[in-house]
Amino acid sequence: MDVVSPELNSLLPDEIMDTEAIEEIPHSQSDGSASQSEPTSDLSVPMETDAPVSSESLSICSNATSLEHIQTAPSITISTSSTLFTIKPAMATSTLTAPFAISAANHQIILNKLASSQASEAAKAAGTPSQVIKQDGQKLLVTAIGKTGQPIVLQLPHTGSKPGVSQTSGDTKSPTPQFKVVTIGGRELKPVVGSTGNQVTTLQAQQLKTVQIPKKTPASSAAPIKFIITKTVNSKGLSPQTSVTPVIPGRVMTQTQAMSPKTITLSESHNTTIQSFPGKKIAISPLKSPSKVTVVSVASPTSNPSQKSVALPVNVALSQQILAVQQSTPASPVKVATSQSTAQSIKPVQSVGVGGGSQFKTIIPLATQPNVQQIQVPGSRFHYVRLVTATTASSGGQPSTVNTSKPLVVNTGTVRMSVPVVQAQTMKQVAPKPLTSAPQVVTATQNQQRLIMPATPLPQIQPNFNLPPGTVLASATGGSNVGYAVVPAQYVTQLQQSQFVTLASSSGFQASSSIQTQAKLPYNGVSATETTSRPRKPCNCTKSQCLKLYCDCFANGEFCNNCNCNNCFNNLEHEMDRLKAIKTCLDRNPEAFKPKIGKGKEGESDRRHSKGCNCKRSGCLKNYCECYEKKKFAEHLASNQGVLYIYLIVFLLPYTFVTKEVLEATCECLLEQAKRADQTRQPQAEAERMILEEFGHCLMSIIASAGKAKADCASINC
DNA sequence: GAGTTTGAAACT
DNA sequence: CAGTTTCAAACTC
Repeated sequence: MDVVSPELNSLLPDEIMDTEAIEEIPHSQSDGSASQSEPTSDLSVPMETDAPVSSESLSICSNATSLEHIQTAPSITISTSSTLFTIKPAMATSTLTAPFAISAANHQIILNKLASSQASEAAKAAGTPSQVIKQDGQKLLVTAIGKTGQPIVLQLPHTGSKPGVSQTSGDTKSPTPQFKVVTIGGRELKPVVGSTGNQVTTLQAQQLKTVQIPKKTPASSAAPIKFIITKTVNSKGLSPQTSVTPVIPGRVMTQTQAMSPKTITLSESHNTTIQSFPGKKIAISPLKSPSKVTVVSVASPTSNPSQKSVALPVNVALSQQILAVQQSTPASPVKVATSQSTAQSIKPVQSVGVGGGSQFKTIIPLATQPNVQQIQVPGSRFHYVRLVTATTASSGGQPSTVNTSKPLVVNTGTVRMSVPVVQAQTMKQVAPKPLTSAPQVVTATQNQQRLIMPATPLPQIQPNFNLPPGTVLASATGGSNVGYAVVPAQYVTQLQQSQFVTLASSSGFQASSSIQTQAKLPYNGVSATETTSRPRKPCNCTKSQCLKLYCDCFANGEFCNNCNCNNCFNNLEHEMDRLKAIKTCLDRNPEAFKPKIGKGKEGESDRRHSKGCNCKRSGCLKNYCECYEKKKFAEHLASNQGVLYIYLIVFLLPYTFVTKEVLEATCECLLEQAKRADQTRQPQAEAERMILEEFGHCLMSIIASAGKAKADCASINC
């Protein structure tokens, strides 16, 4: 199994696994203990897709629809071209909150926002509160999504059989293909699916949650909480092969099945044995990740060529379960989803962004590098990944078994993948980025699947505003095929360097100008315009192996990338050593990896510690001094006045009663508030909250003044 | 670019 | 905990 070995996991200290988000936003299942198999019926348990909206939250969202779903509790949101669908969390009786249908065409699974009545009836007939996914004669019934430690079952009942009824499993000859996804909430993964010969991968408990798609056994289907997708056999008479495929520990579940063009391919395979996929790992840096997630295997490079599989990566992290479905229009040549038969077969985009903890995480299978272009935006904690066009993708990574392999593609027409998950903290940070895009998801008519990345530089001012994790930005031009999605994966940096993908969620606050070339940028660089924090430069470590805090990369919990270091161990190739070093550092100082003053990235200011400097000779006037950096940060606030003013103009100008003086006054108020926050050394999040609060006050004042002026005007008949 | 300075990290 | 050493970044020439 390619999951992080117990040994490796054991190296992970609790400190780095416990996230502050979890600490601050306690979740009933947020910790490893909670992930035990004992199910709970607590709906309040947030999922990745949760976007808790507290009374304190201030979000400027132009997309009411997305926001609405965001505010929904644990849920899975599937976005289509214009609508988001939320799948609510899973209780034993939980059901999908919004009906949707999945239609398959051209070997693709398409998620449609409409739920056909037929499907609904089928669901009723099944006696389950299931969601019906229609697929050209096949139906998928999604009954529930298992909570942590509870199985998620994808069931594919035969047409003749009652939906939702357990089918005989383990038999590849079984006419009723069933997909059962079992999430591993606890330390042990129970082979709920009783297919013979299937091996269940046991994941390291505290962090990984495994989704398996083993063959379904009737007994397993009886599990209290299940996510069941029932598919009726293709009317065309293709006997569905129920071969179970590999359990991809951690997040990816795949099944391969020979299928007709109109057959749903939620993983089908000729191979009846569960396979592990060694060699493919997705590493999630424990340092930056708020969640306890580490490494998962992705795909097997050595899969049986006969396998016709479609990878549907599903990440169930921690106590939370998120199913992000990447979608593309059927017409789109790009088929993100790919066969898992080979490592290359898995398209990056196909991966399901899954999150654990309260933050968004994205898994991006690296197998086919050509399909993914990583873009590092200096100063941004988000990693932007560009998905190549369908044509490019298909040509590059598609397995030659196109004839038989039917990649599973979930389509939306526009925004391919979006997990509108925003941690509570992030929501509070939602700032006026809003000018054109909804905080979470903005859809646009697009024909090609793209995952984030501004093709053109973003406005200079953008750095000052948050892009909530999972945010999908609509292209500026409505007719453009380009869509952008913020991939809050901080450690996706080694996409082209290794087969590993490091993932980490973060609440980035600054996003500097986009850069189309990912390459030579500092791994975590800061834009030239960004002066609030020391620019992330490639380290030059020579003796520390980049495993000491001397190394900025390491100190920031990041991998070295494009650095000038020698004998670098700060990479996934030396993950073991790296983890040991991390543990050592944390043993020495539990706060070792918390950003220092001035070094912390925006959005994680709450993690900053206020350790002062010990300057002796520099007089705190050199960059050696952390305080000096802090001072620069304060100066930066003032320097942003122009930017702020622009935003205010855009935001308030439509209102005729907002005069230039009003704008200036508002701007000044906000800046003063920012300065106050800085002077009082408020954490970034708090500072943002204060500023937003001040903005609210300003707006209230403006509105009141406008109302009064109107009244006065009316009184004098003007 | 080489050498120096500096302060944090690591070590004793 | 204090002193020393190591280290890499910042700085100077």
